[in-house]
Amino acid sequence: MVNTSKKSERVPSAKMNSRVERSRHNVLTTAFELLSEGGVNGFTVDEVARRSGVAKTTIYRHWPTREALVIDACTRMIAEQETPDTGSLEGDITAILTEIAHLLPTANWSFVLPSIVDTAERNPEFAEIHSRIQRGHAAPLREALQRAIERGELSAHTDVSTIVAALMGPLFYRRWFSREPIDDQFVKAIIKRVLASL
Amino acid sequence: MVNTSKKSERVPSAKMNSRVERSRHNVLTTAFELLSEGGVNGFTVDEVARRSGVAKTTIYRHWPTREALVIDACTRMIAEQETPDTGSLEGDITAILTEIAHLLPTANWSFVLPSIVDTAERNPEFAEIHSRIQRGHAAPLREALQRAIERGELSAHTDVSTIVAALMGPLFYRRWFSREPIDDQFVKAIIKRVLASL
DNA sequence: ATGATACGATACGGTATCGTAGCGTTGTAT
DNA sequence: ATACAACGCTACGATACCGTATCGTATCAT
Repeated sequence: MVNTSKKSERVPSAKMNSRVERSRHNVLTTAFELLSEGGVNGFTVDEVARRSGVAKTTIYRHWPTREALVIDACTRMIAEQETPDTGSLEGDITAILTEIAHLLPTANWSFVLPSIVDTAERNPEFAEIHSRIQRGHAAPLREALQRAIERGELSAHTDVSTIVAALMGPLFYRRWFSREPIDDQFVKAIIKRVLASL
Repeated sequence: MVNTSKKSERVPSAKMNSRVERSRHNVLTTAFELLSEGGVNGFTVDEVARRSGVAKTTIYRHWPTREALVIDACTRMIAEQETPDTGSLEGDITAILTEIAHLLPTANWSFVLPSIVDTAERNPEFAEIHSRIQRGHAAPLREALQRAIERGELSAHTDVSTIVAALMGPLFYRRWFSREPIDDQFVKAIIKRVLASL
């Protein structure tokens, strides 16, 4: 399936691709970095060219427009989080939220997300990306809750969306609105509250 | 105290101020509008001048720089919310959150806030404004909780900050992250959960 | 070797925006 | 009436950015 040029196919070929891929990779890496520092609005193609060493011309040979590059970089920022399986709902939730709590102050995406949220407020393309990122973050929780329902640990009528909001909301709130620290004690307090009410 | 020019004081005077104030008011009104539409980044002095009818020159006679104007506009956006006093904690919380739930999808500040959050991530001046807005939003809740503690309805050791996050977080989460509707049923479910765990 | 493909460097046109200068006009005070 | 303060208009200079054009160079396939 890799089409290793048998006839006179003067096309892709592994080595050619590797050259292309190196450029794309360098550009995207720098794009990440720049996004983390300045958000969507602080992102300029010229700066990416300067930092990455890849000529602006080359960048425009791979991405038709600035926005396409930004979107590409944002898309690849979506963290695919693992869903743990500890056997109990409380165990799963604790593992998931603790992980997120540790990522919130450090992960690159946490610096870019406000920018995406802001842009998404008025730009459908970014609204779509934001939606995907969002689903990615909520997926492990939803899965854990779904499993708990299947195990009979939760009622089949449980409103999963509400619980997700009740669990994720407080963490996000602290990261971007109240800007208070998110320690394990806080995470436990939130989990305890939500579980107690099920 | 109003200095109505008695001698040869060719200065302030009421009418002069009214002319100045009219300009300032027109500019700020337009600035609000523009902020709501395009966020901090979509905000340009030229556009304010165009829409408000106030010459750009005049704008710069009142605000030294674009940023000063944006900050001024943001500052005045801080909604001073009333703290209801229904007598019971549940009543107060319900009133407060219901109000916020109704404002979140409609109020001007809800369209600008992501932009401020984003800017605040890298700009100390906006971090300060964001902090003030934040405190303003949380104040009624904190007050209601404080009163409940004084009434003995809550333990004196109650962690108010955690409860605020548990209540506000889910609402904010739905507005800017999951983008799900925030109906009264949802608000009640959140309140019920939190109150049940006190 | 030779042609094709990707890349780099430079320059450019076009646009948007900030902030200022010059100068005439309108409103206000005495 | 006259002086003064605030305003409006137009035009700038300066800068930053987008996206393209041009041309020469390096890498790869055959």
